[in-house]
Amino acid sequence: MPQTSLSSALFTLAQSYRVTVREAINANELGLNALHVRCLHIIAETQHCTANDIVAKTGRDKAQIARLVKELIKLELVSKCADKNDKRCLILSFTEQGKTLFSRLQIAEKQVDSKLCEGLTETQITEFISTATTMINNIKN
Amino acid sequence: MPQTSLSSALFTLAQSYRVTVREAINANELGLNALHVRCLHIIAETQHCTANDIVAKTGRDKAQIARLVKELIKLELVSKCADKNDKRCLILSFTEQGKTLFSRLQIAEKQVDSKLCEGLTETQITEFISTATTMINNIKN
DNA sequence: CCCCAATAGTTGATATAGTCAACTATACGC
DNA sequence: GCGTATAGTTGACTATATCAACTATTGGGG
Repeated sequence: MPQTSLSSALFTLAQSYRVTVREAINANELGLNALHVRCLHIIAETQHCTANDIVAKTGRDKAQIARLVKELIKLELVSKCADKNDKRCLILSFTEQGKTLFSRLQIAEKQVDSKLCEGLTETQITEFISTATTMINNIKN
Repeated sequence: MPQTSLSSALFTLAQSYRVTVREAINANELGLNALHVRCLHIIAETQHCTANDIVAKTGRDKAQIARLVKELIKLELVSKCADKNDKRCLILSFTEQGKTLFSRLQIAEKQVDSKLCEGLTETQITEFISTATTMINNIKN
């Protein structure tokens, strides 16, 4: 390739990344995809997490998230339970199985991440994330 | 968001980028998507461009590219013509309409790019692309 | 207290994107 | 000429994403 353009780098990276994660996940675990994994992360890091929180944090369509969550529940990784103060809100939390799988997932992800970052310094990675974040904010809505 | 992880930054960026490009394209042009656009770029920058070149440069499935090219031809942006030395190779080139649209596209893209890069220095962008390229190579196959 | 706009989530239908495998046609080495 | 490699096409399928309509609940104003 000659001088790679920004858009082409982005596009290629996103695609390769998705494929790699999927392979890693498929190889190690049951049928989870990259978005499932993101959902699990969000559930893990958000106390009192609702489907809406996931929609907000991922920027996806709520229909997509609803179905995704449904799958996680079917897989018995996550359970939902109505908030007693607001029955519209269904709070998502890990089952025991979910917790177990999540910690295995974190290990698998670390492997992908470290492969991704081979030959890069801490600084380069930090700056990469920071630039990416700026870009995300630039085009946010 | 707290400390954004690499994977989440990547994933979000790719998603937002796709949405933004699509909006820009949809707004300005007929039904072209980001991959169509990449194809057009490759056709533009590759002399004697074949479908296979596009497959090689994008890393997509050749079936996908075949259909994409078919659409571009249907839209009368691109035409194909067998290489006289090797009739298996179908060389892709712009039609007049294609040339016109491509230059309009370049303008639209510049707008997206510059929006994306607001507040970033040349150096940051260069390093971003270079880091991304390293990552792509790290997970290539 | 009841109505209503707003909010959380669900569902159906559909569109878009990506993948796999089988197939045709041509080319090239021997 | 024959077998194998290459370029491209097609069908069938799966995965992802999007839109719009719908239910259930909530909280506020009359």
